[in-house]
Amino acid sequence: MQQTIIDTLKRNQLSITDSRKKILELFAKANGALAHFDIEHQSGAEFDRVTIYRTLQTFVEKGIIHTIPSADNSIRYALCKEDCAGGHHHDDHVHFMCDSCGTTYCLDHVNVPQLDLPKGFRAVQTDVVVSGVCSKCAGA
Amino acid sequence: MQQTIIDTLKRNQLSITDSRKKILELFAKANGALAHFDIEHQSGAEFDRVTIYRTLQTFVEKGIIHTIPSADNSIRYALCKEDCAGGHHHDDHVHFMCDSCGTTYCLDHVNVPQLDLPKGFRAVQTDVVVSGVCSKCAGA
DNA sequence: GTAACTGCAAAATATTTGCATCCTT
DNA sequence: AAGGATGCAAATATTTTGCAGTTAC
Repeated sequence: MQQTIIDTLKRNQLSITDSRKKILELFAKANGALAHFDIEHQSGAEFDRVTIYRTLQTFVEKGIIHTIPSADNSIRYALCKEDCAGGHHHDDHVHFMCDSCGTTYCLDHVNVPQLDLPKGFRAVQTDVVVSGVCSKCAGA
Repeated sequence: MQQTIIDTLKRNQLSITDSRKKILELFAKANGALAHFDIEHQSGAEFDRVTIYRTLQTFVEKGIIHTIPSADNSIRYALCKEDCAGGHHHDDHVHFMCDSCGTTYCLDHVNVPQLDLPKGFRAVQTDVVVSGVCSKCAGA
């Protein structure tokens, strides 16, 4: 896994630093999306808040992670699939936030359907965020 | 319009105050959604920031307005249709944010399609936020 | 008159910026 | 060695809370 992480950084012309490796690793291990808050607290708080802000911003710009909109003032981030490198995101998948356990999933296999927008509206990006109960919580 | 606004407040057992009337009026006049920031600045800043926070929260709880998730850490609010009173929202419509003029639209006539979620996932609410160029900006 | 609402002050939290130092290449 | 990345300090901005005074009913 270390190798994959280093590859990802290299591929995006980013220097290999401890904080970047560590944050990428957190995403790789996470079974869902992470908010700034999660990274700051789950990581054992090994680095500065500011470094987290800057690292997340860099990763978004490079297309390594993408943002997931939310209605609670806490943006979540998740790893992008290969095809959205270079900042050109094509995250045409659905996101799911579990109301019970709080996990945010990327449902990669649920495609965003084509929408019939009113005349004159041109869609560039479509975000779908579903909230409800995930399979883990429903099963329990 | 004043009457409609007062009716709405009464229907939700809220006392009729200047700030509530004014904020509701702003929503009625807006051709889209408003963020806290917009209300504070577009209104001529007639009332306290805190009052705006509390008023918006009250309106959301009563189901007068609903939140629109976004990826830029600034929640937007829009008037609910009649059927989501009492906090039980059924905002099964699509939201559109124009990258050019920044306006957020509620596309009431574009329905959110039914999604095929993985086994075990139960959807309670679905938010669709499309970004791109609106008809006004495309026409210009 | 009473309960609810507002405004002010202040605390708590979150985000951004500048700069000196350290690390990667 | 040079450029970029980090950490610290501090400036900003945002959100929450407590309380006293005011307003709606």
